[in-house]
Amino acid sequence: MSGLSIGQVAERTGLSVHTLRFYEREGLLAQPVRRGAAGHRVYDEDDVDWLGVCIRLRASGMPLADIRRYTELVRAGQGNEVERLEVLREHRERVLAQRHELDECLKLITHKVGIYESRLGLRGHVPDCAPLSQETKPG
Amino acid sequence: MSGLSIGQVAERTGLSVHTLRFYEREGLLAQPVRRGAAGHRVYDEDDVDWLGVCIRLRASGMPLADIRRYTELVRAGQGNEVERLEVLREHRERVLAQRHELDECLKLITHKVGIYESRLGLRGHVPDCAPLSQETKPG
DNA sequence: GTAGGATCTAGAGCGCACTCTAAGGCAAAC
DNA sequence: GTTTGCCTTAGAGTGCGCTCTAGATCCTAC
Repeated sequence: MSGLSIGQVAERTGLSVHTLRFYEREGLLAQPVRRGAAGHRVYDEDDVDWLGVCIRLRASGMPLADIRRYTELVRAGQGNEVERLEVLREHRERVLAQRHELDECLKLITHKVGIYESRLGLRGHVPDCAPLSQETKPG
Repeated sequence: MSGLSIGQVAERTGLSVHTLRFYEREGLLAQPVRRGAAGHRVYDEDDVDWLGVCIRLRASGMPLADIRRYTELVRAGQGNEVERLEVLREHRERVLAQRHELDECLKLITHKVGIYESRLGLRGHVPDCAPLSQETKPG
């Protein structure tokens, strides 16, 4: 038996107790949380694992509504694997697109960092061919 | 001369005219926008370029407040390259962390997609060693 | 017995980034 | 001359994801 209080789950997951209750209200838990004496929530390891998945999906930009939808499919049991796949694949596409965006941004930043480092003499030389950027013009 | 109306800039950047005015109010423009007849905004290519930078920074999760700060440094002219570098490097760290998160999420999704494809017989075989995931348990 | 600390519920509040509304100005087309 | 369409302003509204408050209950320690 591994009954965890909401406080313990908060500590383990990094979510606040407020957020844990909020996620539950929002239907993000795969199973209804057990209740112990005095009506206190009692979580088990499966709950923590599932929350870990939710956290990862959130961190990658999946809206709560989509996580809820996925959770509902899981809760409904076998027979809807096609829909689950659809949700996952859609999200994967979005994550890949997001990653591409980040890479483009990294290129831009690296370019600008290079310009400033050159200007500050932090690098060996100031390349004559450095493209003229917005920042080179006084405001 | 290349005077662009707010509508044209909206079309080019993909931002709405509302958002363009909003960004201006928020101090995200490197130069004050010129005004033409009847007080209409007149943008030039530099403005569009700068907006492109802002869009990229936003897309990678930089808050408007940070973009404003960076814009203010640029607007102030030469002499604050160190601060600009600091802003950029800080953001780069955040982008890298974000990319790492996305990669972790991709791992998770790929793993789950594999499980479902196997279950659906979309792949050659169902591996016996497939880890038991939350979803394998009925709700 | 009482103080402290964790928990409970229902519901209000907040921060961010837009997004839209209302009321009006100007200019070209019909 | 009036309709159409793009522009202006100030300010209100929206959606999301939390985050917090109030007031109550319960358990443990002193």
